[in-house]
Amino acid sequence: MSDRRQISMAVVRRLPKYHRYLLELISNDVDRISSKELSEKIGFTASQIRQDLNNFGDFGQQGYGYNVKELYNQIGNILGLNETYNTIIIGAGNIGQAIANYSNFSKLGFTNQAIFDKNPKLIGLKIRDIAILDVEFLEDYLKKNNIDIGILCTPREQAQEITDTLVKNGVTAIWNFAPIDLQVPDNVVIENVHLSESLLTLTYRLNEPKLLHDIKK
Amino acid sequence: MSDRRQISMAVVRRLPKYHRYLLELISNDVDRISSKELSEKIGFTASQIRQDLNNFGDFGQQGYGYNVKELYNQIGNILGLNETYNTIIIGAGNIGQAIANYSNFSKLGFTNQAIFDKNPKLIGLKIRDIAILDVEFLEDYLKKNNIDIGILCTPREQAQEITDTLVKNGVTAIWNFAPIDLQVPDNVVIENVHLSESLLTLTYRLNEPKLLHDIKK
DNA sequence: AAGCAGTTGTTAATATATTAACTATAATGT
DNA sequence: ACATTATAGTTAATATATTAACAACTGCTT
Repeated sequence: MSDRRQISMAVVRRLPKYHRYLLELISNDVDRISSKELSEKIGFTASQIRQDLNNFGDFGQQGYGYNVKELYNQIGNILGLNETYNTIIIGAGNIGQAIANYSNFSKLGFTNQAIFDKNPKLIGLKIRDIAILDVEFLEDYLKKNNIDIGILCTPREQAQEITDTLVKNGVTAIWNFAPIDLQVPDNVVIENVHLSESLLTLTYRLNEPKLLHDIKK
Repeated sequence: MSDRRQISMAVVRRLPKYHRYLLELISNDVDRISSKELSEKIGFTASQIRQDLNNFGDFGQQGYGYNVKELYNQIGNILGLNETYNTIIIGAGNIGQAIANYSNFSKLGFTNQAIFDKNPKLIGLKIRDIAILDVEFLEDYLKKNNIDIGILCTPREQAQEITDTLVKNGVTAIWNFAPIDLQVPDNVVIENVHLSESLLTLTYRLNEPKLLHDIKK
């Protein structure tokens, strides 16, 4: 019996971290681990770890703990890493190029198939053997190729329009680096990487001690 | 009287978004806005907006709403944008270069003062007039220059060691792009940008409908 | 000038997330 | 084989975060 309760984002955001720590354990030849031991490494409570994992299945065994390799694979599957993903990058500026060059994603099963830009100076250049194409051809390209994830690295001004094109042509996942909140239908998932916002939370915390001393009440 | 209650990260992470939307309102010549109107734009509830802002002061006026420019400035101050920040980038790979090239941060008051790497092929090259220095000289540099934020873009293997050097020499804020959880003393603040983790939450959600259908119970 | 509509700041209620406690079970040692 | 220890899964308690309700106040209209 399935019960289909939606898993909270708080839980989902911890899953990749479990995945990462388990891989580290594997490379250290650790075969089994208890929620308590893992909690000491990863910094969540043992209780939280058991709660999190239990959302998806009974992966452990009482009196024993979790088999590291098995748990790693299970979490990989939960994260969808049993499949591979075709991506395209739109926007070959700083971030777009950095993502295109970054090789670690291919290890996880992501293959970048194309890069688009509107700058004539960039069109035709190659990044890791992938030519930068004219964004004019984006819609055409999407009709002919099966793309799972659009990686949006354009300036803010173009982001919504490109998004509309992606969505219209069947892309249902967008990794968004543009500093804007995109409007999409319910079936499309978006993950934002808002670098400026991230940086500003850092300056907030850098100044917080002073600040809390000053404010009202 | 101050009461110094620590503001929750949930609130802090919304502040930059208020800041961004308020700037947009300013550029659209909007003078005043109510929590209700803002809630429709930004997608938080009006109640949450009032609660969030009220952590820091009484910025609004009953029957009127909030003065956009004033609120923008207040939130800027809360985020520490009344000050400027000297940054250095450690690691001149894809991400390091992208951040170095990205000009938007300087508008917010961040000045990147130096870039470090250990690759002899990169040392000496310039990015936006800033030469890439040998990471051997990092400690020396930190002793002579006042750096507020270290932007860590090295591979995982070097990240903790560099962090230790930064911390030892007085850097109390680290913006970390390396896929690792850094160990630092309590007075040092860290903001992680874990791109792989971000991407994996996207694939999770892309596959969630299937997944929730299958799992136990 | 009075009353109405709008809106905040704040308190109360609800919902969500985290942590702790407990129960059942498996592994281990003697 | 039995007793002991370890540990997961699960339920209960607590803490946190979000949303709703409301009283106090402001600005606007007539």
